[in-house]
Amino acid sequence: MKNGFLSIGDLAEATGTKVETIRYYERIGLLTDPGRTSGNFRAYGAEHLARLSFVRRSRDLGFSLEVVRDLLKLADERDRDCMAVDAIARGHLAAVEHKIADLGALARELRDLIDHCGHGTVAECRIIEALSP
Amino acid sequence: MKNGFLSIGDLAEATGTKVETIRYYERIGLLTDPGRTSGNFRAYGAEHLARLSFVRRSRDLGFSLEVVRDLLKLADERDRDCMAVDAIARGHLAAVEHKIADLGALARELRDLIDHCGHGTVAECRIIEALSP
DNA sequence: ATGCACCCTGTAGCGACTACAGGGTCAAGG
DNA sequence: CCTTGACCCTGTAGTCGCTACAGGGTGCAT
Repeated sequence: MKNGFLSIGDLAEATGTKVETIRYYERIGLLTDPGRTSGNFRAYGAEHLARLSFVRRSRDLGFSLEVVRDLLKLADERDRDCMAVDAIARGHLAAVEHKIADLGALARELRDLIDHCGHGTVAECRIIEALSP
Repeated sequence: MKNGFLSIGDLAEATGTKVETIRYYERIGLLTDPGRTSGNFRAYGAEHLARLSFVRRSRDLGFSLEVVRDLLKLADERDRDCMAVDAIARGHLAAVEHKIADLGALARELRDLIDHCGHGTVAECRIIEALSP
């Protein structure tokens, strides 16, 4: 795209996001309306690139879109102290750790099931047995 | 419910499933149609209880409904050998272990972010900084 | 006979996208 | 100048696994 603007495809490539996802983010108000060219194409600037990168990185870290929205707002209030940001990150870390523990218990249970499989018929399969009441 | 049949509410309570979920499972063909009473109420027997318990337990272990469907079919073919069951369980265990590793990496990254937060203003917040490109 | 808890169907909503359908725009090559 | 093909537009519907109504019917106790 000319004049140093990025097309939605350029922005998608630059951030590793799908074009549809960018439009979706705009629709739900996570990204601000970019300007349009005469042909009605979205034209993005550096600030849009920065904002979408922020969103992408937050999403990669597992923050929900709801929380990303909050983080974006906080990031804009440059003079506030960052306790709220810290709290969000800590809360999320706790949730992730909880999930890891849950999945760990699950993995142990699955390993237990698999270890007891005698490779006979389904009728004598311990896995099926363990799933049955 | 009389005659030893269970109402959908009874079945829900017995299995720890919501009534709506049971109807949903029936709609997608995971549970067989139970008979109906004269008043058009679903009437469940022991075999429905067993089947739903199997589904619940499988779901608790993290199998998708798609996979639960396969497991149910396999469980019914009592004379087959249980290699397919074993393979499903092993595949799922691998996926769970992969997810644990991913979440572990995530948790490390989050801890790193949080450790570097100096509790100053947002403008100098390392968390926001780390999220920004 | 009336209240209330339960049941019925059907449909729409969640989160976070993804995948079309059915069109419009634009730059390069012939 | 015209065509081709890659890109863009909007709008809608699908994914998974439920969950939550709305608007009605049934059954049992008081």
